[in-house]
Amino acid sequence: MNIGEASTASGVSSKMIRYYEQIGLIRAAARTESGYRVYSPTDVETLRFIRRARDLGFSVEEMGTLLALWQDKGRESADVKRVALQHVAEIEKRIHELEGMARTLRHLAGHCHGDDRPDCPILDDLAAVPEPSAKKRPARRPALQNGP
Amino acid sequence: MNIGEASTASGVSSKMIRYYEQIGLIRAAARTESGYRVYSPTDVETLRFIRRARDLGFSVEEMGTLLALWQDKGRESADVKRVALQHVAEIEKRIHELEGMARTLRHLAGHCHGDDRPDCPILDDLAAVPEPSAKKRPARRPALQNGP
DNA sequence: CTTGACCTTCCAATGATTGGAAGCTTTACC
DNA sequence: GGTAAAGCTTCCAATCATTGGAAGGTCAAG
Repeated sequence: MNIGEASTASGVSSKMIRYYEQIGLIRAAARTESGYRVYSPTDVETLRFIRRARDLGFSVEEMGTLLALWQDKGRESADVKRVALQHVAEIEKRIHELEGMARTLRHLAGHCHGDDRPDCPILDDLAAVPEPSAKKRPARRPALQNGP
Repeated sequence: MNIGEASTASGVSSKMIRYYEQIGLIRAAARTESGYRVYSPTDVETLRFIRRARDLGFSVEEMGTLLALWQDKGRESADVKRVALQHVAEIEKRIHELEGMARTLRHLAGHCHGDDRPDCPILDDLAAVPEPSAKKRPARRPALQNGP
């Protein structure tokens, strides 16, 4: 099985297979006499594992960890679970960031006429000078902004 | 006002200010005799605009569009609103992707003992061979996966 | 035996940002 | 005035995952 077939069978592009080999995520493939890479069904299985992990948003580094655990028959499932849940936490953090952005933008767009007049609260907000820190009583919510 | 002060005042790093100048997002700053960049309050205002747009997840290209609209006193607010809402749509798309990943991972982790035993549904799922296409009746939902 | 599809390596680009090196300028202090 | 530190300049490189292309070798079908 050459790299093109392995690519089709696994859903990982040939380019990425070579890249994963280069950075050491997967072992160097066997070669034919003429230098073509050769893949076994087991190799394809590994590539498919990578494909699925990638689709779940794992980084190359995390995929390396998961691959090692997968191939370690004496692993503790707690280790796998920890990697997965930590990744979930990262994803949720990102979701919250994005939700904050979307909320702010929807709010601003909701107050924008969206017609041929130039007045636009969206631009006004983007251009606004953030208040130094507080006026008399500090506002309970410091306005529409996202955290650090 | 030199680049460091402009950076502090706007919240955009000196590195990024030079970069934005280089790629043409902002006009080249004036210079002192000795070559130092000089920024006016108006320039800082522009940088702050950029900073806020960036915090809302706009790309450099989108920031260019927004900046042009901002500086065009004859703009139509509909144009601004369209850019904002299109960005909201992109953000929401990304949120849905991430939510799909998180849902899958939470589901898998929920079935993982997470102890010292090696059995782990997370790894099992990552290693699973996707069914060729269907068995008898095609499944209504083709399993846990994300689109192309 | 030619053609086209496939493989090889190597280099470059993406997007936004950060880091560092080498060298000049300004500021502060003695 | 001298010196040291901090800050500025440009240029180049790295990040992360992926794609694109060029130049050249190999395999299959016709």
